[in-house]
Amino acid sequence: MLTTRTTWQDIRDEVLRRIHAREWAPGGMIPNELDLAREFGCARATVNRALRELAEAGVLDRRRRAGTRVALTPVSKATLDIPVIRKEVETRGHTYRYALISRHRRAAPAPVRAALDVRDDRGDLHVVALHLADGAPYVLEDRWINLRTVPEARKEPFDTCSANEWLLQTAPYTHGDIAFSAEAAMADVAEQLGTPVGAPLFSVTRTTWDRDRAITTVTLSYAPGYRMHTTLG
Amino acid sequence: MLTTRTTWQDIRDEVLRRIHAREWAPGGMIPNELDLAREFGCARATVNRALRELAEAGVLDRRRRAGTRVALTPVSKATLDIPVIRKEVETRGHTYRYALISRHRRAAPAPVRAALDVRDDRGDLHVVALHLADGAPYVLEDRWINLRTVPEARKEPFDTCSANEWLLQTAPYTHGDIAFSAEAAMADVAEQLGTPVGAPLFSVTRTTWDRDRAITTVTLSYAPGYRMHTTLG
DNA sequence: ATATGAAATATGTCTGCACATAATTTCGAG
DNA sequence: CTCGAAATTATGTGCAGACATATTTCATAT
Repeated sequence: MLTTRTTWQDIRDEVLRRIHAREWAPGGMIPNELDLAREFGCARATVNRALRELAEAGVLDRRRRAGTRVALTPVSKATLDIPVIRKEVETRGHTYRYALISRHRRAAPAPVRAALDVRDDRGDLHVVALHLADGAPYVLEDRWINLRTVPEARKEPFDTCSANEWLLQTAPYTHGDIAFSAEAAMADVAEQLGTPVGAPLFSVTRTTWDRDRAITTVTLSYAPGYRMHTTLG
Repeated sequence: MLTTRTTWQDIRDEVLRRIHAREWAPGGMIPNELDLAREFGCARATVNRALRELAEAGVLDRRRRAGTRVALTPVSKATLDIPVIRKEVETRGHTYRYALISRHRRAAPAPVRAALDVRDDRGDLHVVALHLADGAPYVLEDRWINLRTVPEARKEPFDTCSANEWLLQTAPYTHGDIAFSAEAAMADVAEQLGTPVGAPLFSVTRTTWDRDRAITTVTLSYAPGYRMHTTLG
């Protein structure tokens, strides 16, 4: 009888089972890699791969020399995909349309200047646009582009290709931050989205950087009813 | 001169640099692992580790036999930590307090029954509770617990330990799903949170499972001003 | 008692090799 | 020419061994 070789997934699943069955208690130590490798009859590298995966998922806490323990508070990690808006709409099976609303060079207000790390007032590019799904407003994009970092944006009309996509192609970012909140629709946003003033809107604010240079900061206001969905575990 | 050994992080960084510098165009193929290993003077396993990491991050698309290419639409992946609410409050430097509002066994409404995959109407446990930060309402928890999966909950008063934490300790989940949205405050929620009716509330709905058995479904309504924050890249 | 440095130990990672698996390409049978 | 089998090939993963690194422990010197 030749059993198939044990894979790191097998080990991951068995470790999860033991945690789940309380054979290994939360906060408690688990055997070291070498012992587990002996028990499962595989190489230490295979155990390492399994435990590393679980540590990344927040199920285990690992520290050199100190060993591996079951996480006391299993902080779940949900991974959100942040796709280009066009893709997002098309994935949901709708027809995508883009409409530029305004594009002006002007001095940004103080909070935006802070986010973009802009100290002078030579002006930046303010682009407002609407993304539509099956003809209905889907999300309003209110964006400021840092012209010191992306001077090419000066020549770009943004009338057919959204800044959302243009920037990804032209000025990819190294890192960024993103915040989600619920906001009451302001008059101008409400008008563009065709909703009453004060309607609760799911809102995403994102700032991206190319190393130490801020590229852009954008606020997306989704039409009422929008739900951002993902899975756990 | 003895240079230090090349690590998978070195390779990951160099690959990122080339993508970023457009040496490898979006959608284009990159050399295979063996060639890269030769170029960097390291083992193929090291290159594999680096490329696998980047594929998980959404920067590369990899397919057996077909090779590795730079992702055409670099779907950013933001990882959200979903901590226990007490931890969340304490991490923000506030004092945490918990207050049970109601706890009843009753038949769940249809949408909840659907989420919990409950077909009979023998009743489930409905727990409403408020989590406070520095004495101010932070988030309202409206939860249904499936008593077929977690019968122990029948005996649990939930007056000092929140269902949020009790369930994590008692009935850990294997997977779940989670949705984020903006909702207008209903009268009862508004009263508990001390906000006007109709105020935009950041809302999280989560359902968790133990294998094929639904454990619980919960809606968290955050007090106005709440922002969920994370980083990209 | 306390500071300091050495030993011990668990995880982290690299190497070189082998085989597994999926997807494409090639090629032969009909 | 079409269909399906077989060869090809890039990634996916396992193994054994080695060294690297972070931390703890413990013995030693002050």
